[in-house]
Amino acid sequence: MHFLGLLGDNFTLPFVLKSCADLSRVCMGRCVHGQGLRVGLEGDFYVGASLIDMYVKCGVIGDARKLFDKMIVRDMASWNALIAGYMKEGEIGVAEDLFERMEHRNIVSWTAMISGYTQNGFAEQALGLFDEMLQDGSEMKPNWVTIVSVLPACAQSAALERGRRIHDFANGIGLHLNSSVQTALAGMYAKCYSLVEARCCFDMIAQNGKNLIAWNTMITAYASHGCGVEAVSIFENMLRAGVQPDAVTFMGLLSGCSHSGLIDAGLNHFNDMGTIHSVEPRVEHYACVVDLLGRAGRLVEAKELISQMPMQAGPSVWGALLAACRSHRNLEIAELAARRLFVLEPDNSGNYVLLSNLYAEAGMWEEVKKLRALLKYQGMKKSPGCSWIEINGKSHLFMGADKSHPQAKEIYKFLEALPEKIKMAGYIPDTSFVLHDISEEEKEYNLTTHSEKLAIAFGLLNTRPGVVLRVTKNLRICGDCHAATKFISKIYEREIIVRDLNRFHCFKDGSCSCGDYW
DNA sequence: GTAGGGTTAG
Repeated sequence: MHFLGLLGDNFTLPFVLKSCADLSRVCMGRCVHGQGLRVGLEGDFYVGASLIDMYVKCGVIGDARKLFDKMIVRDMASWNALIAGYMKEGEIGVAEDLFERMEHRNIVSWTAMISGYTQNGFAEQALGLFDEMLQDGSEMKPNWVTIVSVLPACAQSAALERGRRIHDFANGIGLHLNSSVQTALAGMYAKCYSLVEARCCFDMIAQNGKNLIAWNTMITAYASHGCGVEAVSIFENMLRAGVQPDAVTFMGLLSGCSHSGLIDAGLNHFNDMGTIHSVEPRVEHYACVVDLLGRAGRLVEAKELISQMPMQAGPSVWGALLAACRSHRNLEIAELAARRLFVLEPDNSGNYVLLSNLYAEAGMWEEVKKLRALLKYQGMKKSPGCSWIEINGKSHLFMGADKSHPQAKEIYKFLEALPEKIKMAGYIPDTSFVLHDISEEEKEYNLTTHSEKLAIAFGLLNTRPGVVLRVTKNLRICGDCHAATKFISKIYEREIIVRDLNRFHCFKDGSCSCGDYW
């Protein structure tokens, strides 16, 4: 068009800029910017907002801001684009400031703030703003994008009741046939423990309306709940429906196979990725397969796979190998993996702890001492563990050794009596998870104060018999807590579901859905 | 015609 001497007008430029934004072609974007100035379009609202959006999506927020500050008249789209840009960069404060300063806000402004909060992990703020938006007298009308933006906040904080209310609300505004909303709902229910409700939402989507993201959501949902067979089967449905899988699909599929011990199926799908489906395996896929082999105890094969990787093995790959060495007590390969990890991620204390645990089990106290000294010297701390539980729609949070809860006294009394009770059923405290130079008794006491135990105790004390407990932890569940919870589920006849950083553990009648295979 | 969106391991 340019070649033919046609300049383009205020209608042409926004489309070109949108393409620049989608392709991150900032040089081309700047060209179009210059072109706009030459033909006197700098005052056009659409061109202005599109330029800001282009700079934001190309990752040069500074340029977006410069332009914004230079503009004499700005419409809401420019403000909204800039707010979204700052949220994308994690500059929450700046985004909040802009939002406050806006004279008029529309639903896009509110939605940009809400999604910005959820994408930065500020679930409380997202839910708070959603409520504020709906306060009496407000004329804001949430639409499907708003709903899709707020649901991940429920998922993050495992707020099932809250999610159900938003589900009702979405139905109330006629969104029950919106496939993006149903996909977001499925993801929310899956992360809030309710696989059945997740499946219901997925099934609400018409067969020909199920896109890649919908399928990925359901595959990942099954995988995280340890339902590998279902994950594989839904993957096959996806292929039958003619939807091309992508890298995310295989992350779900491979981790599902891994968590369920479907070794051969996992390896076959991994081999088919590039050849049949044209999805080239990435580092994270290799990490999944290392995990898959590692869990099965095939550590040598896992090591060999790493050496054959077509790209550099990252921390995730060596981390999976080290974790597998911990469960299968292979010191030799563990040392190899740990050496690489100490270089690749020197600040990750978890790696030092894992190796130290292995040394401790092997009785190699000199090595344990050296590692602990190193940890101390580098001033590293384990990131603080916390767990929370939702009861009657209210969330209760516990840090490790937390005594701040109003019912703390009762909870600690319960937990102090607990070991004797479950020891009779066969529980043996595993103090290798305690990383302090203290006596065995102190270590055992230390175990009883883990945040997940506090949350479970609180749940048992505050719900009627038979009620399912749902506990969420910000880290991986501790091995001793895992063992203890199995006994608790039997003795107190309770189903207890723990969502940790990696997956769901459903404790029932003395065993866990992960089959101790985590 | 512009701005806000759901899926990703250990």
